[in-house]
Amino acid sequence: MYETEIPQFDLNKIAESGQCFRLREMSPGQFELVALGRVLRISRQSEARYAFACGEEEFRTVWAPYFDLETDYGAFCCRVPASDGFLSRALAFGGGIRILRQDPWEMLITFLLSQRKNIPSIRRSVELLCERFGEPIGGGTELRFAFPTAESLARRSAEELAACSLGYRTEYVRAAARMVAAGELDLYRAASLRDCELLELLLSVPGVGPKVANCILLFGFHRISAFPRDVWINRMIDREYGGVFPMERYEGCAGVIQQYIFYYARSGGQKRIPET
DNA sequence: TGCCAGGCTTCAC
DNA sequence: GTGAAGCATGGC
Repeated sequence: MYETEIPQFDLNKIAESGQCFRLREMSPGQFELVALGRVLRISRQSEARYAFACGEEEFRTVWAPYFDLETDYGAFCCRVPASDGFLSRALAFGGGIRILRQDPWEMLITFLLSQRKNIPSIRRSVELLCERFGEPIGGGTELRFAFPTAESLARRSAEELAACSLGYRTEYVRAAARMVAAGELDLYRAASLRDCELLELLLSVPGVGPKVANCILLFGFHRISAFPRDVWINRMIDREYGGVFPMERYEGCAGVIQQYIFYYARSGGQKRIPET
């Protein structure tokens, strides 16, 4: 068990922020994360204090990078002018959200199947894929499953995949798994590409369009310049900025800002009338 | 019953 | 290049 105080870190908000689907609050203040082929249980001790069910070494080398704890999120917030009341409120509301450094392959499949699904549905499909096609992993009394490998998904029939409520996305997932399993798409080598090159590579995968590709860039490769535009983001940009978001102001961190807008919009902030 | 969800592809024009 | 239709499924 490793206990520590972490500023600007809120697991409840991260779990609900729509960037990860295998971090769950099991009971008040008790979290379970399945990621990187491991299970991590976390207990919230107080507002900023957490106890991680792992040793200090594992926390320092695996989980601190995963949760992006070395990044100063306060610096991003300073970029927002006080005159932008909407964004100021969004940042205050979502304080503690960080952009996790998740696995590129898992993000590819997760966001491929995310299209035209709501977050509970995405969560359900991801969990079904893991239970049926992932390797069992230990760590507690209940059995958990790692995210399935490309090889595992590539050898499943369309019927088996579709049974995870993938709908018309079944063939997208199948094709992506086959590309990765065959070595045609090497996501780990792709990590050395520049943002625009990586975006282009991802767009070559069937079913990956601009929104999904930007989600993979942001959540799977931690390219925090990437700015995924989904229905929620577009709705907020239309309402608050007349359809044009001042991207140039947030060069280098637009993805972080986007995540606060998304969380605020989904959490009810979209109903608030902007100050005039 | 109809609408919506972290959209993309295809096909007219 | 732009815009509309079609796509599966589950929750509300």
